[in-house]
Amino acid sequence: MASRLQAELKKKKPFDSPEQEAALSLLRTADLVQVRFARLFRGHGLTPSQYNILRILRGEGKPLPILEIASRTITVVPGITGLIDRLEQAGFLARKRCEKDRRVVYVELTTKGIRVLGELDQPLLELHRNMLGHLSATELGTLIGLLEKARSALAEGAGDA
Amino acid sequence: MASRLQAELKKKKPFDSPEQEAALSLLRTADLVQVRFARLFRGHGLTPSQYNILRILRGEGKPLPILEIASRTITVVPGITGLIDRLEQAGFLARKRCEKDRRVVYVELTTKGIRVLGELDQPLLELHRNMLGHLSATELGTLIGLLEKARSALAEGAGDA
DNA sequence: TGTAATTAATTGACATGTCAACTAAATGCT
DNA sequence: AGCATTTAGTTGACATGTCAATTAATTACA
Repeated sequence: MASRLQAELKKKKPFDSPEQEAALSLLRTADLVQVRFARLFRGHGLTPSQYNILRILRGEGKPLPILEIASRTITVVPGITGLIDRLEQAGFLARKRCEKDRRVVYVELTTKGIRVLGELDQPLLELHRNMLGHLSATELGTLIGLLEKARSALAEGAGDA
Repeated sequence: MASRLQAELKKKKPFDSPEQEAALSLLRTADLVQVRFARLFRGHGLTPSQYNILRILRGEGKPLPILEIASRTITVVPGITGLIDRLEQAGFLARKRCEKDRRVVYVELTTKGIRVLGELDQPLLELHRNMLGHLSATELGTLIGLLEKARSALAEGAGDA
């Protein structure tokens, strides 16, 4: 039997290799997960990237420089500027220039930002259960382990031939 | 010991649940894979989405209507138009309006499109090996199976409470 | 036949990601 | 002091993804 992913993608030919099937399966699954997150966040006026920034700030518990935030996200530095712009515009956070080093811009959650994060905590827990709750604890552990092993060859620059 | 992903993300608190760790791990890994693909394609003047469209056309072996292409990609319908625009502009494919039903636009690979696909076949095989070749056949099979199981709860509309 | 509903595709508006180039402030070094 | 380098962040250009709305052609059916 041809693989299910092959059918999902209406792909005519089978996969060239198990590696290819795994990579495409990974991208496809991640996209479906991403769509679910986006749907939830949109209901609260946020995009996934925006939520991620607010979550990082809450996790830290204090204002962070813009580049420090960038280093903890996938987003590349120039993308952060517009992201922060829109979050500030919407009142979820505020910029504060550092007095000691006037190149640095700190970003701080507002009350509104803290509130929207709180509103999302419970729905997010439920969404996670909803998406992956049908996998057993063992399966989740195996999946996490395999993904970690996959990433070990994907780290920045690894294997750049 | 805290999880490695937690360290990778400089995350202060542990994950709320195994489901959360698995979901974030999935997104992170997929992003790294995507970046590698993008790097390869860029060297040939293509983006991942553009390559994907060319690949679909080659797999089919004949011209396809635009909406048929859209249905085989993640890309939402309106996004396809611009994508096809740029591919046509670059000479990789051509539009042909259907004579029977003048609403339909067929898209067909050009010689140049076929050539660039050919140039990428070998490097892609190598990239796949490079990215996931350190996983055993058993591990790849397990990963593919778990991702498939994950997708079963993520299918369009599934679990929309 | 003629009008409503459907279908294929495009357009426009906006968020994001990515690159290259830039500004401004701080540091290093002579 | 004075000039080169580095660092923090922004800007501009372009590709993509997403939504809502639109155009154009076809189909359904009263």
